[in-house]
Amino acid sequence: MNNAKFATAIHILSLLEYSKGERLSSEYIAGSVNLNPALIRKEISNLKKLGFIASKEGNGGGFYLAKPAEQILLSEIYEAVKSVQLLGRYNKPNPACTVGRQINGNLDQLYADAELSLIKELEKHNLKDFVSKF
Amino acid sequence: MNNAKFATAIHILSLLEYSKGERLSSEYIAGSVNLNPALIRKEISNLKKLGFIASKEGNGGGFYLAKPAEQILLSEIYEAVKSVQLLGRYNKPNPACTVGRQINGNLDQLYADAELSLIKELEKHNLKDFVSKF
DNA sequence: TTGTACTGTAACAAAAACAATTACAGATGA
DNA sequence: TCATCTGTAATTGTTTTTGTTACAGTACAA
Repeated sequence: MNNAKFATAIHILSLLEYSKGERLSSEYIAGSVNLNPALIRKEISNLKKLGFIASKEGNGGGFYLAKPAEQILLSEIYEAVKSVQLLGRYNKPNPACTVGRQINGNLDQLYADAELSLIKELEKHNLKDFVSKF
Repeated sequence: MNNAKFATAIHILSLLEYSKGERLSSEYIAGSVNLNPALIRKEISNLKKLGFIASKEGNGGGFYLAKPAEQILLSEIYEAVKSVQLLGRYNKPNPACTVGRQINGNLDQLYADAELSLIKELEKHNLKDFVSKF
């Protein structure tokens, strides 16, 4: 995960919670995150599919939280944006070698354990708590 | 972390433990990992600095573990190869916005907690245990 | 003392991932 | 019917990551 999607998603969701009740435009959000409005809309498109954000099109439209911030766990945000494995890619090792043949399977198990512990930690936090620190 | 360094490092170290006593050449290791020998030497150069691997130059030379596999924790390997933040980059948000001004600080705290939980999990495993599965 | 087989490193090239930009169709309210 | 907004695709630019080549230096062995 060497991109800024997790930070961007939390930023967007935090803004929406922080300005609760208001509809925020992609341009306004982009101004705070310091990214292009189209990128913000793209990222939000994903967060909409997952039920975190709703929107209204047209004049006066914009984005708002689709559910209470207490019900949005940071672990869910992590899962929403993750595109690659936490600990990185595998190689394509040589199957003629005992180690090469089995290592990816062994890594699978390890990565699963590691990610689970991370998720367990993120589950302890919800968006409301996170935003309360601002 | 969208690279294969962790997988590569574990693979190399596993091979060295698995062939305990033998010196392995970068070419042999490269054949198992399926990477270029120069890449293997580059990665090993890092693992040498950290005291996991030792080497002998010249004819008949090669690489071997510099300490017992029980004493190499997977958390240490993770720390050896990590180059970017576990949960990804930050943005450069707008300091004129309350949320923008503080979010990276808040994320710092969160990322630290999350990474700690991952490290705690990886600490439970050492190289010997990992290799015993092959 | 010379040939061979290695490591160690740097420099460069190629490929993949990521971010940024532009454009425009469609929705909506004034 | 105009202005303002979302939704999305297409394109380009930038950075990160990987791969390759080359060669100096070390060490053993004949």
